Amino acid sequence: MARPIDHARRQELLDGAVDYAVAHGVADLSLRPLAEALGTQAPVLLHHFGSKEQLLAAMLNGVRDRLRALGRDAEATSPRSGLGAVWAWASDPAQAPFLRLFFECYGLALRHPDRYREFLDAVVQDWLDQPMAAIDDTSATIAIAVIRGLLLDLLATGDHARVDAAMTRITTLLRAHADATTTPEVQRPRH
Amino acid sequence: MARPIDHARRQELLDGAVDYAVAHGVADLSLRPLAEALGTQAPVLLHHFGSKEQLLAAMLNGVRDRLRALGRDAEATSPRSGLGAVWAWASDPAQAPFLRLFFECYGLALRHPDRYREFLDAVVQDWLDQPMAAIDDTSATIAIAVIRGLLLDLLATGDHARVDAAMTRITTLLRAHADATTTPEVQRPRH
DNA sequence: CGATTTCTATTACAGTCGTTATAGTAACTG
DNA sequence: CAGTTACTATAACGACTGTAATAGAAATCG
Repeated sequence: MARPIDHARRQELLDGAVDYAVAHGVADLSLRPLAEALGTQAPVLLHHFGSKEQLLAAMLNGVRDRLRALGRDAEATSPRSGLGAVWAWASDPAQAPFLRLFFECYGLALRHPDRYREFLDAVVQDWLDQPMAAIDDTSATIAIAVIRGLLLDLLATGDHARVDAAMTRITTLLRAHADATTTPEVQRPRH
Repeated sequence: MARPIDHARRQELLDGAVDYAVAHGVADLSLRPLAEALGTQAPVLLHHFGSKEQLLAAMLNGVRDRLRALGRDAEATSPRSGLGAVWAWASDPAQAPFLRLFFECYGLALRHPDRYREFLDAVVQDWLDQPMAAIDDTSATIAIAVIRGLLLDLLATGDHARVDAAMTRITTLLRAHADATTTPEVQRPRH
């Protein structure tokens, strides 16, 4: 054995590739412009990732990891709880470029589920595993769907007012339902 | 003037192109394979659509039109009402290939909002215009988001049981809220 | 019919694609 | 220091890309 494999270098390239994808998308990614943006050459990328397809798979996993980390931060730092915390972060215009990339990756993964199975398996499971103020899988499933559905709307229309109003109402409904079911003695208040 | 423009031919090619996209996706679309599948040649497509970009824009609009028409049919034919009707149609595995294409187009349009503005402008507005058993924009926004969010989940995980459970619960919550607000005299039942 | 315009088909072009081969440099082990 | 392996750089290859040029067939008009 000589010269150990430089995992840090690979990670550095991968992070840079994800940054590049945030700006330029992932659908029509090309190795040469990407390599140039990273200050290297296409064969170097192939050396580290094997092929363009494997690089893309790694990038999609990178996007998933970044989203998961951001979601955790949002929950930890926001004064609001659960769904509201995630929404407060996600609906920030500053996150739009990354979220656009996320949905682009989602579509790509749905098209090639064999290539990007890791992404697909984690894209929902990651959030079911997280507590996120949702007790059961049904509540978590609803929360994930609402956030992603409203984000798709917001990214397409930019209509913050309408989408925020929807988020406010659905949050109220879900909270009322949670209060009613988690504390059964007040589910039907006596009168 | 001689030989009038054959709009029917263009539409025929466009429909075929959308069918092709349902099967092969739209991200790495190539003119020659598409033309061959349509029994023609790449220059013919360019003659009718001007460029690949314009063809793609037309295809995205075709996808939007097809989805809108399918949604109307679902509402008209299903015994269930509103949200339930749309979900009953959309969660049918037979629709999965087309819905995958829809989300792929969504991602593409978000990446290039200038090119595909028509698609983006309509992708939400089409459903706000439709009654869909939702009175106000807020309710409609929620309905659209829930369906699309749950569809993303379903397409990625295939977990019908969990997603259907979420749909059932959210439908119940929304119906209860609608009943409470549309008939104010029973919003707080006397006792 | 003759003129005109659209549609179809063939060929070709310049550019870019992912990938490979090759050589050289850097970093570790014994 | 010698040997071995990973990394980087350059050049090149064949395949494929969107598109243009061109010519012929089809269809409608005066």
